[in-house]
Amino acid sequence: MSLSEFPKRYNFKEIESKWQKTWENKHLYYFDRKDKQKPTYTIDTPPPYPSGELHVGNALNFTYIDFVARYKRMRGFNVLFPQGWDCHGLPTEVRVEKQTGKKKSEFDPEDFLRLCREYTLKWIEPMRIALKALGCSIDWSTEYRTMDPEYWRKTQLSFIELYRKGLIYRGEHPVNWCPRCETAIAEAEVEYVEVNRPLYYFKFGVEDGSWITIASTRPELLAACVGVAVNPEDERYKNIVGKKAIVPLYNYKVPIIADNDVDPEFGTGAVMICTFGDKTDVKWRAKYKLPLRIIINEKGLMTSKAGKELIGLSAAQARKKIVSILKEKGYLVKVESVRSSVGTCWRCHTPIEIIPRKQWFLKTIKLADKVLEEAKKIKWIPSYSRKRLEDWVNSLDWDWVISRQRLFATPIPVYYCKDCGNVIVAEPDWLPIDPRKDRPKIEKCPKCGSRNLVGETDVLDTWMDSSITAAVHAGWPDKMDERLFPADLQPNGYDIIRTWDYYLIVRGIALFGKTQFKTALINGMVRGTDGRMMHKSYGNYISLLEVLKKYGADVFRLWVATAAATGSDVRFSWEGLDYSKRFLTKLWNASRFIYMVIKDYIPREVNYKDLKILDKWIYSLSQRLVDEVTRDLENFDFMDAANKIIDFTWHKLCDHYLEAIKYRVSGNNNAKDKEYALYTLYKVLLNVITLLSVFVPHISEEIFEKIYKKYERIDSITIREWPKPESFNEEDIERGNVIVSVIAELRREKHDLRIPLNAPLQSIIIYSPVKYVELLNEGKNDISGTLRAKEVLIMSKYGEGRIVENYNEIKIKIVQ
RNA sequence: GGGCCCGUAGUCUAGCGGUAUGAUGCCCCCCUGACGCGGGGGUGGUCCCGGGUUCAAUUCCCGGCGGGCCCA
Repeated sequence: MSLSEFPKRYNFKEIESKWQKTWENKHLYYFDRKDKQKPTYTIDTPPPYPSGELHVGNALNFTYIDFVARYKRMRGFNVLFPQGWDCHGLPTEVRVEKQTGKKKSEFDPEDFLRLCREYTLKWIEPMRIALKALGCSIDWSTEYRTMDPEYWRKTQLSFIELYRKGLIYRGEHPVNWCPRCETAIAEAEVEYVEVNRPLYYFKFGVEDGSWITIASTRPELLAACVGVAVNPEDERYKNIVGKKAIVPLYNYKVPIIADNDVDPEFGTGAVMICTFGDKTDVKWRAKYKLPLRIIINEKGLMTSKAGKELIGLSAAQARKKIVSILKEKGYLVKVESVRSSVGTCWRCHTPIEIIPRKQWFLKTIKLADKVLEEAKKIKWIPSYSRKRLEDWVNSLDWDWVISRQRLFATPIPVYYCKDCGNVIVAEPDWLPIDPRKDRPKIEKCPKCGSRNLVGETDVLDTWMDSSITAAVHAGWPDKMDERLFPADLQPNGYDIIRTWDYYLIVRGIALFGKTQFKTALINGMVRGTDGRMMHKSYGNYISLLEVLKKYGADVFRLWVATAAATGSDVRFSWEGLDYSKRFLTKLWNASRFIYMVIKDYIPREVNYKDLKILDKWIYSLSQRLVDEVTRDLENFDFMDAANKIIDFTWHKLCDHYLEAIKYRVSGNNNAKDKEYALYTLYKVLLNVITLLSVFVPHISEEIFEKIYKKYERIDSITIREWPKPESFNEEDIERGNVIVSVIAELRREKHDLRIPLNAPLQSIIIYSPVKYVELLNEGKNDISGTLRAKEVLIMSKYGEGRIVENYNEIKIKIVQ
């Protein structure tokens, strides 16, 4: 028998790329737009940001998506698994600046944008290759980039529609501002870091001649002070509430107000209200109708309003300076160290300022209740993920700033009349449009007739692009396919629930009156082998390409499935990968063995009831497996599903069944016995690789090709119909368990007697209660065949012997 | 400061109202008809601590402690 057709070693490098190419060339995973029969299943694939490298975290996300896509496809769904790239954003601008060594402001904007696009294309390429190498069953005909004008058009159209619905407005409101990037940023982009910093105590005079000491970490904002706040319950200050305090150095009067938000335990229990030191200041300023005193400009430098000593200084420099002046003039009381958190820009880590500026906003605050309502209709996996979204929504107190003062982004489709100030929002048929360089499609201001029109230079927040993906995938706005919307699945990590999930829901409500997805599948984070988050700076970073090179996609995918429960963090483990690899080797070798014995077998239907006792056992177990794995996958429980398949294959099929039928399939044995064994092998292995193809499609396909292709009329095992969870026969499983247990005990006994397992035995004696005798007789040949015993004596009486595990009443004995 | 998650053999991981799953590690044995990337056996746990509910808690409740994440 030649084995050349089934090599001893499984060469994943050749085989995986071979199948990846085949699947792609056959368009095997393309969504069938013409099919109106099959139910659809849509995945709102989160388009990755083109960083140049697909990291293990992306891979985890995509692997989960692919499990679902493959499973649903086999369950008969017409699956849409699209792929896009979320291109815009500050990180690219920063990287282009780094690569060229020039600041954005030194470029002609057109040149700078061209470079951003070029680099983005360059960075997409390796990520696309990595996704393909992972074996993701993506429909590559859908690929899109948010930086393409065609996508701009959609983002801009959504802007216009929302504006027309009255959900977008332009207004002056304090926003989080990064002085380094010189742009507004959303609350979601502010990263708070805990630091120790000095807390300065200094005196304010009170108009009644007394003094009040306040504590502040930001004395440089003294000139922005518009009030002093104390807690209304605070006895120390009861008599001065309502009076005026005098701002030191600047000598103007501000009211002393009482507010419950003041923590009497902090500092002296008296704080200054500045416009603006933090978000509480914004709240108080509105609540008490305090004036505005802006002393920091857009570059983060002190303006003339801060006084001539401070003008032009950075906040940090100004702080030093003013502290020395306060000290000199005797206002400074003391300095303490305090642990507090500072808001920083999530990209460049510069401390943010809060400054008011004309910006565009989406009215998210008034949509909050609707968001909470829609979130309840979504199925969250794991269920507690919804809580994270709810907490986030409840914590928001400002509308979403959607304008940015950046370059590489979708332009805001708006013009202004310089003469009358009229705001001219583009018409849908003007799109895509870049008001930074394109002339408006009208000559004159419709309001005053002036020709003096200028384009908006601000651009849109990147989340404005990426929070309409589900609608875009469904064909919005031109070819909207209602079957695809809302998307069935929204998969992402728990770190971006507050951004991706939240923005998708809010945009869905604003634009379409409903959420954009039905199920949120939340994955955990990938940690390094040391248990910490995987970061290049921690030195625990592992490159996906290295993993794929060493182990291949199937090993990685199976490890992902078994590494942790869905939603939990995954700790990277080379041992875990080794375990997956060992299983696949086992599967390959078992298949090779089956191939050898099955090679010349032509499958023919056999009636289940004719099968031998162990055939029925493994067959029924495999049906039970289908039933369990199906249930697990319906619940997105990948770990349980994969572990059950592994356990069945390794420890039921290989350890017990294959060993017990070797005597039947080799040599000159009873032809029927052999045929039933071959039939069972054929069916059971086919079942196993069908289920496994969700997790390890490449090796499953290769085994299918070698053993089944000529008989099963399908292109690929990965699109084979999912086995129907048949009812399985519990009684046959139980009967088989008795024989398997007896064989296993006898093998242990043989081993303990130091008899090689392939050595012949004279005789085996089994003492058993009457209730098992008939059954044992049915399995007698399996026992003798597997143990190589000349005779097996089954005695329905008491005798001394080794107790069979799980069947204490049965005893066995080997006689040499 | 708030919310959420987690705390199970040396390590990692399931599970669960009746003292526990699997992997890995370690020790011993076997070389058998696909597989030594194999097979068999063993070692190893007060299931973080303290209360409560219960006939019974590792599992449910409360309070600590420790870790993580998100947020203020």
